[in-house]
Amino acid sequence: MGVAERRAREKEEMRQQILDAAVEIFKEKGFEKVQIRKIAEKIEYSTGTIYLYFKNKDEIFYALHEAFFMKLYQQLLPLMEIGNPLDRLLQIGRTYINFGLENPDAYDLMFIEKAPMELIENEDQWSCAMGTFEILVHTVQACIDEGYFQARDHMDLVFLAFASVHGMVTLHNRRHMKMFPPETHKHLVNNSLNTMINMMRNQHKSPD
Amino acid sequence: MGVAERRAREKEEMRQQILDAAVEIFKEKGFEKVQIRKIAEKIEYSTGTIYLYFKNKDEIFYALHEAFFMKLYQQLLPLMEIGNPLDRLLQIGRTYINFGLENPDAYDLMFIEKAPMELIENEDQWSCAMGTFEILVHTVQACIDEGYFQARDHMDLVFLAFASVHGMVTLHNRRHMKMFPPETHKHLVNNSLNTMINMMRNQHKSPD
DNA sequence: AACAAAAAATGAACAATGTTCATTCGTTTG
DNA sequence: CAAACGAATGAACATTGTTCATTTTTTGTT
Repeated sequence: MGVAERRAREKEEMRQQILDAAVEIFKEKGFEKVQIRKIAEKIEYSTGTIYLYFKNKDEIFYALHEAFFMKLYQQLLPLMEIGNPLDRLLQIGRTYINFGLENPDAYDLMFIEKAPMELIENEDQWSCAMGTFEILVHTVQACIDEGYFQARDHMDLVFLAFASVHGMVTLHNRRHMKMFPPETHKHLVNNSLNTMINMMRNQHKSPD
Repeated sequence: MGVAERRAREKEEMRQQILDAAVEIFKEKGFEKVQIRKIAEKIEYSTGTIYLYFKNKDEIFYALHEAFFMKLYQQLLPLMEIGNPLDRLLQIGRTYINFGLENPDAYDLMFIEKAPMELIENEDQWSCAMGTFEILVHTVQACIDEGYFQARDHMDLVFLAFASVHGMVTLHNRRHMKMFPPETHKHLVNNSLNTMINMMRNQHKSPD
């Protein structure tokens, strides 16, 4: 009685088709152009059909959210090979910032929009983003363990590092850097990571 | 021939009335409840009338944007009395973060939404936000001048400081701190400012 | 193969909301 | 007072997420 199984498979395929269409629109036209009608049109189904596979638009966005985190995760994972934790942290920061600047809409969905986060109840659903986060946590911890940073609670440093790069990317992508001369924007975003990590490194040198 | 003048005055009063209504709705119900129809209802005019005073909704938001910057500016200005620039920077940071956490919708409009920024062409319009920004610039500059920080370009530090607190507030308000244990959120947001400023201060001590 | 039950798909319709515009109303001016 | 002008109106339009009664397709049974 493989009917139920096939049905389940087809359902899954359809969900995937919907998500693929959504991603495509997302990449071509950006966030707000991801409309139920457009998705339906793209996969050649009627509007209402989408709702047989997703409860609402937010659920679709949540799925995209996960896919994008997977992409970031795969960019960051190879960096774990870098032996020196301070170098590693720098590269993680660079990669993160590049990802944010090159995929502004994806970044929005991952780190700015509230909608996808409100669907997250337990940590299982949150696993992929969590993996990404753990890369950062481990690296900061390694920096502390190897004496590069000093910290009472390593989470303080993790949060500070995360908030800083997040702030940089967000200010840039959301066009809130008008107070800085336009020709310096790229430089600022690219170099303040160095500035911060240097600050951390110097902090380490002094107490000994 | 005072008719034209009276007309102009009435027009300005009406604009203000619309903005007041918008602010009121904004504070009571938040960002997305600021709807043209609601504003019209509140001031007891018809929907279309709003468009005789503002080109579109974004123009209203831009005006709110300015008003909120004024509010922040007025909270920050008295801090310029603080003599020690490092203390001053700390207090500015605290005040900024409090403002962001206590007025999340206003903060959104000021620092996250793109719409208001796209109306800004020249620096005159941008003056109030600019004043707020200059408080930060002067303070960081004073920290450098008095030897607390070292920096090739003070704008690097300004940007880093700004991006960091902005990142903290944004992560918090937008509920993107699920990777940190919930009971630590407040602590993280409140204490990483200290962490950062300590990092900066330590950086100063070491080279001498 | 025929037909009933179940599942899937449809698309019209609804609600919300920004925006426009032909029309109405009131004020000003000659 | 009447013409002209500006202000106000609110119906109507466009867009978009969502729902639901109806239709079409698939499945299970005889």
